[in-house]
Amino acid sequence: MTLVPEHPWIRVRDLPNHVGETVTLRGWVRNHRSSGKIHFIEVRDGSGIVQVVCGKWDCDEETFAQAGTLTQESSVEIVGEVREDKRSSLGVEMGLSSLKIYHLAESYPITKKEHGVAFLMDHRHLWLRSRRQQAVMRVRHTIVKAIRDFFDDRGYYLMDSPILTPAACEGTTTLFPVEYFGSEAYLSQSGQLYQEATAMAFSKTYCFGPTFRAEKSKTRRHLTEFWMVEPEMAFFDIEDDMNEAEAFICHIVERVLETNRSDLEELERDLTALEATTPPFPRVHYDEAIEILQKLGSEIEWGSDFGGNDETILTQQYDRPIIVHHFPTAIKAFYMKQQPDRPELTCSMDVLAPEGYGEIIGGGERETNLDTLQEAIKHHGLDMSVFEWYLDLRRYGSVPHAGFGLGLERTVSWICGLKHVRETIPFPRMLEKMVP
RNA sequence: UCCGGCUUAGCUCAGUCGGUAGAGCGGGUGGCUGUUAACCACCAAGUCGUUGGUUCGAGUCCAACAGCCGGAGCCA
Repeated sequence: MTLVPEHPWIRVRDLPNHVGETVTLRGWVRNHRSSGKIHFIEVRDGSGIVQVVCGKWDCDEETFAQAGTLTQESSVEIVGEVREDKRSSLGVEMGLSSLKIYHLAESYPITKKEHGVAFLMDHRHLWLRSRRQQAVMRVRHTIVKAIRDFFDDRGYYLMDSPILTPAACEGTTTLFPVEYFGSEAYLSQSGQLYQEATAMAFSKTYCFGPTFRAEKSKTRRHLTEFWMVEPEMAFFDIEDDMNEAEAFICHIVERVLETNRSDLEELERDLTALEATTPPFPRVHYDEAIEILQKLGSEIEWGSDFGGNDETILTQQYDRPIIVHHFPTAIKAFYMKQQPDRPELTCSMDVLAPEGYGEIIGGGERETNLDTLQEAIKHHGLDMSVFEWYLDLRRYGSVPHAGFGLGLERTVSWICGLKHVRETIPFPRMLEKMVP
């Protein structure tokens, strides 16, 4: 048995390279129009959409009649000739000489008119077939590949961090508890501590996987399960870290711009905003950021973290991502390196995306001094015993090192110009949202 | 957890001053030789979120609850 067709099976995206040839098209009927003696069938296969035109004179009577019965989302195999057509955005359309209907779809819930978000989220498994969602998913795909390529090409090794962990990495956010052979484990909220270990073994490593936060956040930038890539570099200080993050973001945006033009057009993304993503990103010291925000009317005081609105008004001052650095020690995780001459500050940094998108990267240089680190763990009220292995990294060949974490969904959201991160992952997990 | 909003046909919504329910899309039937969310005609489709209250009478006014949406806090 085989499903290899007689005529070559061509994906929609590649049809313009086969003008004049008879090919096999496989996919789902996005829409069907008819004027009695001529059918227009829009077929989608995930790579694009093509219009199949079937006149009564083009095929036998039975085939023509069958084409007339096609409903939205019916699955089909069509053999026909690829023809150049300037009216099509793809540049080509297809004729129809034979038609195989795999399945005649029932009345499809997602119609051609508008739908509410709640309804669409409940039908996420079907919503993924729509044009806009496919554009977003293809951009996500490109970004994931660009992320891997960036690190792989720079001598990083992929070192997956565990997802089941014994305790909070940072002790800040709420974790999902898991029953683990009679004791309690948690779903990982960050792979970072493990990357510090692997970086001491391989110099430069990264992990890229799902991350879990049990925070009851109901905003456009939160998911309970999201993907994060976390590189960690030995012999890097905070300056090196910022430079790497900057090159990384530029690489991702550049790759999307060269790979996903038509998807960005579908999403009506303003390209000039993305094209501005070139080095150098403005570096804004925390002290300076507070001054700017206060001048702009924010109530923020030195020592606080930015509110959502602060991030928005600050980033609106710039045309590209900015890097805010040296946040106060009090609002950062225990492993952040304290600035030697100003211990109230850490060698930390956040990359904030423009256009109000805000934080997409958080990172910094790590504390290398054993005593300082032990104090910080105590100060944060964390259980020292589960960090013994981590402290070993400062006992055996401790070196300056730094890293960062990039939130994939927030990055996709920014690059696609979306209003909410829930559309950037195939099946979002949110407060009150587990199905589908 | 707190604040605000919404809930009427499968979907998106309208429903005036409180007087027993409407449109478009989708579905069905028929028509149409180039359509682009095609178009035209006809047909079917409703426990107005739930419970209680006010009233001769509630989709409409009041209360509670539920679900969803948005924002805050927290973070990527």
